[in-house]
Amino acid sequence: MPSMDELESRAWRGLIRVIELLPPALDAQMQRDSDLTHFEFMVLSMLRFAPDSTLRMTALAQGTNASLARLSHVCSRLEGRGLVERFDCPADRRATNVRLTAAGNECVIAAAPGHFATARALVIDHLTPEQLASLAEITEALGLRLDPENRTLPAVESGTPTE
Amino acid sequence: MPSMDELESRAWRGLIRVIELLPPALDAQMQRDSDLTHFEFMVLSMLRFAPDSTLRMTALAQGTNASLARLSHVCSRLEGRGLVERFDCPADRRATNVRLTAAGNECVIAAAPGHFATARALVIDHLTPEQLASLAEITEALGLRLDPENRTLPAVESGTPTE
DNA sequence: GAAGAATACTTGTAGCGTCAAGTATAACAC
DNA sequence: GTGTTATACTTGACGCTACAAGTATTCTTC
Repeated sequence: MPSMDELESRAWRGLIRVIELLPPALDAQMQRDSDLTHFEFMVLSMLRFAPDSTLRMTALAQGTNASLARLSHVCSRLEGRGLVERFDCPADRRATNVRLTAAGNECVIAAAPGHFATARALVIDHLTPEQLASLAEITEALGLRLDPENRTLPAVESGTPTE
Repeated sequence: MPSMDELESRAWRGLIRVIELLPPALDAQMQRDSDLTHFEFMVLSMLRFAPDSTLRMTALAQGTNASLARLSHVCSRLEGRGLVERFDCPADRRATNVRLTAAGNECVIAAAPGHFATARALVIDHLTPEQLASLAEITEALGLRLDPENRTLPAVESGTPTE
């Protein structure tokens, strides 16, 4: 009989509420201040810290918790705006590499401070260090379960060559 | 200088990860098993427990953490499928009431067990009681901040008449 | 070394959410 | 009681995501 007790119900409703409210809030700030989606910002950020500002599509998808299809569409748009460029991966001709352009680099650097400020204002500043530790622990556990193959974790790993 | 220390960064990345992965997972189960969106399910559930299975659009929007525009579109679709009906509110002729139909009631009752099972499988069963308590506390604090006017909390309150 | 399977994408379509604008009613000011 | 403002939606257009299907490699197995 799958129902919930009071504590479970509170936790669940709270989580759903955050899930419904936080993404629009993040997108709104990004859109307003930098003409980017929060997801686009994550893509650019990921590239920014990758060696040679380059990552394979698969690695980028893992690092941003996204499907390849979604990432592909987003990269097409970013490429159209000149923030990113794609080229075939010499090491594996099925794969394609994505590289941050100079314009993309400027863009993400300009967007970062506002993003961190928002992350603080909406989330971090309202939690005690103990709560932050709990949140980290809890979300890491859930992340593991939501993505059992761990498709998403490694991101900038030593494994997949980009050239 | 808005950067993050290690703990903040872990908590933030974990939260983002959950936010990106959980909604698709919930939608996928609902879609597969009951031909509903997770959001549609929330709408129907809210109505199910309301007096006379009826709620004003505004109250329903608050209870589901959604904008009125979003809710309006969703109700149009649900109405088209015969799961819900809309009628003018006699008490305030600007307002419109939404009522669950018999078909809608059957639909949500059929969908509920699968939903609770999924909530357990993806989230609740992986957390200790202490973690559940933390999660409730944390998400409630964040919810307050994400919706400062508290637009969203009361839901089925004594205030707004539906007839 | 050839067939079959798996990987790494890309693309098209359809559906959902957001934003901006519009309409209708109510509440308030004076 | 009239004009202004606020509330409660609805609608249309546009952008983004998911899903399904398709293509091009690479790997595996015999």
